[in-house]
Amino acid sequence: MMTELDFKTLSELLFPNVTKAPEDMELEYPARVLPEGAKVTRFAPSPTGFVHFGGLFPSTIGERLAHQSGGVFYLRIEDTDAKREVEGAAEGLIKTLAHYGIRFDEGAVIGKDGKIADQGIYGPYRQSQRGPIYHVYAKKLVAEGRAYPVFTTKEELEALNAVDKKTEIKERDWHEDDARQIEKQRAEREITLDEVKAHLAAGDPFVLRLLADGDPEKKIRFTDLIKGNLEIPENDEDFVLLKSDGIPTYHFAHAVDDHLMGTTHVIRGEEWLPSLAKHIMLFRYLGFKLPKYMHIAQIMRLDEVGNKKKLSKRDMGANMDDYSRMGYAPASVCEYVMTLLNSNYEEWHAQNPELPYTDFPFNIKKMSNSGCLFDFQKLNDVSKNVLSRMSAEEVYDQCLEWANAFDPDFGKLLAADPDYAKAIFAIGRGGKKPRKDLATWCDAKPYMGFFYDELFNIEDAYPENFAKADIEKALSLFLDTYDSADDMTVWFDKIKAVAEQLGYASDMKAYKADPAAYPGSVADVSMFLRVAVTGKLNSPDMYAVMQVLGEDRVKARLNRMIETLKNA
RNA sequence: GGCCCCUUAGUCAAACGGUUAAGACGUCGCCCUCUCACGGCGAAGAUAUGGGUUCGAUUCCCGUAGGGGUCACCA
Repeated sequence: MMTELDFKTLSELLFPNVTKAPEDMELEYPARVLPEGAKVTRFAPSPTGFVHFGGLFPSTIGERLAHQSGGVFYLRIEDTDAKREVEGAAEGLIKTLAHYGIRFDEGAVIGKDGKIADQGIYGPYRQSQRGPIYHVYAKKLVAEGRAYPVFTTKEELEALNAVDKKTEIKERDWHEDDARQIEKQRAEREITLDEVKAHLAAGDPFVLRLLADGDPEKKIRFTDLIKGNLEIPENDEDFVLLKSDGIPTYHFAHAVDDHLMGTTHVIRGEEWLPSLAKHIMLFRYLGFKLPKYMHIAQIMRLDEVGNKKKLSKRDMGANMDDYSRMGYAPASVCEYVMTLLNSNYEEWHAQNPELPYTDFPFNIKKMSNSGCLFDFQKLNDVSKNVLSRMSAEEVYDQCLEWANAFDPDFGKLLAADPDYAKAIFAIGRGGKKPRKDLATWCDAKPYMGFFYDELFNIEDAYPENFAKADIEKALSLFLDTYDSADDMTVWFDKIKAVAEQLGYASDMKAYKADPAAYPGSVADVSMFLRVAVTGKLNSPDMYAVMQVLGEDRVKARLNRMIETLKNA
């Protein structure tokens, strides 16, 4: 057994270069001066890939809570695992978050040279650059007998890194394994100063483990801001604080960083709940005040069998960058997220249609404690509403931006005549009951392509129950009287006149009362025109379409169809 | 397997012990209508299950089942 003096000696042996004490750190990172009730939150991703849809939840919540309360929202990069780090991922994360309107007050930012830089006085904001800070606290824990080293040889370490942990956990024999772990932990705790000296002299790497004093039979009562009152077993696992490369694990970095950076609310996924006891223990050992925690439920998807599964990286809809490619406007995604976060959001929005979502009083208590299924249908509905509220100008700008990135040919068409494109987007827009044709920018081309001669073609055939001669005659008659200067009433009266000349019903009520009395109706005449002019059986209002197309295009298309019918 | 979390229609969800158990998306029907979209009206559809506590339970407690998460020198 080591004495108190031995602990002190051990701490010097392990961390000879650490000269600072925790008190020094407190001076370097003073408590934040903020108004009463201000929340300090952070988003702390590891740079291992793209922003995940699930990642948008904690970041949105953190942003809302901080900015709604006059607090601070910062970005910390948790790059403690060099093996998994992906080149350029941090930059990508920052850009994607910015795209969705997630704005940070401090933390890691993209500097002028395009590389990650720090902004704020609580940095560095990349954990890989905070090594010396963690070591100060590691040394303290060792000196107090609350942490101890476990040495391995380099060969053993390589063997350890070679095993596939995920598979190992799945195929584990829990009974045997648990017993073995306890025994191993007990033995490792008994290391002597002489052994430590020998290992250090041999240059053996070590990990630092916490000496856990918890009893899993005892429960900790804990209140999570989302999950409510929880009872979790105390921690008795001597978990790793510092890895053999001297870099901390998540647990240790979380405690040190969130303390020094003054985080008041930790927002993270519920997959962290099982390690909460470790964190509570660490904060206690380190003498830190425990922040408030919000463990949010995971976003789920359905697997092949119909069971819910955590939405994971490979799933459709997981990568936020996919939403850009699919043509979703950032505002659509943000509003969808808000509806999932606080289900009264839609109601609020209906009452405050003019206000941006950032004015919505976000409420922690309204958050669901069970995981929801990702629903594209709902997203599309939200998105249709969002896009239908935009001005033709906005729609044009965003659609053009999307097209330039993902459909350059279409982008060129849009850019060639902005006024024309905006006139198309303006059809059925702006009133109390706007059209909702677009859920994504991908929908734009199929919806409006016929306005462009380059994309126009006859997609739908005329129904076979109409005589080709009737159709041809209708088109010709209309062509004879068509004048793009006509107002809508005159225009429609002319169509009615065509119907009458064909012997078709010009009054829909009369036609519906006795459909058998007529070979067709004015609706059919409109349909004849519609197919000739738009190539489709369905389109927005024909008058508006013709007005935007212009007289030349309309006449050319009518003539073309007449020719086609003659030759058929 | 241990531990933890979760459970109201197909989906997201209201209902601080007393309601004919809201609303939205989706589905279906009708209306409006030159088609489509929009809009309006309507329909079907839920408290997982078994016990308690209570005058009364979706709501509180216990069990069961189902689902999810976690048990790394990953976060």
